[in-house]
Amino acid sequence: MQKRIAVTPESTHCSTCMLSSLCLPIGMSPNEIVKLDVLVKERIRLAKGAALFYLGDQTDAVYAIRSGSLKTQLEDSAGQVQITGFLLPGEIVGMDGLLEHRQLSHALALEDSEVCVIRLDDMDRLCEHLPVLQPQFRRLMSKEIQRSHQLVMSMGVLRSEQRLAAFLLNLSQRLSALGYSSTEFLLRMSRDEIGNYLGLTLETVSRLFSRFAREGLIRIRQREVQILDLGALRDLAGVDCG
Amino acid sequence: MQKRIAVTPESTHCSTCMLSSLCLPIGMSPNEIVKLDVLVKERIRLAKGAALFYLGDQTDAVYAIRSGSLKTQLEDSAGQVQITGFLLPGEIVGMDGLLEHRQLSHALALEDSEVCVIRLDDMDRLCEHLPVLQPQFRRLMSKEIQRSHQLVMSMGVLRSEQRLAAFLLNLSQRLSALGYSSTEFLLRMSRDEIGNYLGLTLETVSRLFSRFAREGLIRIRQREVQILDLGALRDLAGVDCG
DNA sequence: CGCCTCTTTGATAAAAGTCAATCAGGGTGG
DNA sequence: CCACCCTGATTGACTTTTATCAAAGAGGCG
Repeated sequence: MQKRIAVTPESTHCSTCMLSSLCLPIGMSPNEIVKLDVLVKERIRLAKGAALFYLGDQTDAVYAIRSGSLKTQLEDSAGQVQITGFLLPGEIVGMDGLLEHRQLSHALALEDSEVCVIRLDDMDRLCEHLPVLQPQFRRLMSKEIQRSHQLVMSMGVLRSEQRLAAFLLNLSQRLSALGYSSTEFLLRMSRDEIGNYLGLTLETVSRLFSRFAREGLIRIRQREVQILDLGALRDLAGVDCG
Repeated sequence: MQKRIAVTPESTHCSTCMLSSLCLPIGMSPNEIVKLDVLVKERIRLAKGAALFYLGDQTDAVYAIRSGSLKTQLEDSAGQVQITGFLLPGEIVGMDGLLEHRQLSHALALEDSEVCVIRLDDMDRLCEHLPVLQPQFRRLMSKEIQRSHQLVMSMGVLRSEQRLAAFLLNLSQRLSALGYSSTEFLLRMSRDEIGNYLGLTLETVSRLFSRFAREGLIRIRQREVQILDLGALRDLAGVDCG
């Protein structure tokens, strides 16, 4: 289910990767990005449903998603699960595990996916020749804090319909940044997973999708979503709260 | 309300600070900590209610709390507020603002407080002579991600009574790490603020406190809390979820 | 002492959860 | 190739939880 692949000279590197404008190299100059090329020595291919890592795993790396999508979820001792994120290409997974060099969440592939392995000690070594990398990585961690805070805000102040609207808008915006349609896409996660992520039940999510469709905001057929009225969805969500 | 104080040679430094076992230097060796001493050149004193920073403020620093306590809160364009954390001495504030060098939350003092200013470019320079600092700071950011994820989990899966119990336990545990009593303490925040943080209303919080008291779990008089039955509180909270 | 803010408590309402039944699709094996 | 099964989704009826509205009480600060 998990297959490690060595990166060879003829493989794609950061400098030739389509995602360089979104991923770790975001905002770096071309000759800085070339220096990044040595960083990723390995990739991991994941089949749908496979784990990139489990809670408790020893770790000294983070992972940049190259293709596909993942979810991360916490699990407490009673087995209760909370999904904390759905990750798309160009996004970084595993930054919550750096405290004790031990993963605090599970990361599971929502579809066949591939990630780039970024070892932290390699990164620290590279920082000496590429000082811009240090603040860069800090920014990415800061972004992760933000993402999580936004989710807290969403759960704390929004009603169910607003949360789901905000969720759709957030997905739409991120997919559009990747060059996909912002109005038509496929949900890679189940109603149950969406509900868990937003602090709702799967029934509530299902009902809301049906209602949004009835009201002409979206069209939905299984996991295919088409956003018909972006403005109305924005009004409903109340602007922010990614 | 906000008073900046230069750190002089005779001031307390990291190496002589009581909090060194909890704060930025956590886990460092004494001679590493001595090297940290040059990092903090300035402190800020805050009166109760004063802001350390506001959303939108330009920033290139993070802040270590030396005394007192702060809250951080997001605010959306409609003015809706979500408190994302209550911070105690030894904890770091402002790590969510590193993405755009611009604060994304407000930080307000819950009581008279003092914070140490840690400029990021100073830190980057110091990293050359103190390589352990880099992973150290990453760990602290990772911890912040974790804190936020725990809050998400709390809001997503716990019922109101469990959230409040978990909140009390978390405070208790952090205060005890600071050397204060784990069973008797003063809440520095209002019912409203607790409710906002946990995604509840102030009335719900108040009712739950009354109920906990009626059931013999705690004693509460205004903001003075005494935990009478830690075990029962833990059972109620369902173990984790900080 | 009095005002103002914070807190408590009660009555009622709304939101979302639970339980349950049915339905739709996709994949598998006969 | 089709029937069947299994998972995921929808929808309905009902319950529970928590929010809202409202009024009164307690403390602290000027």
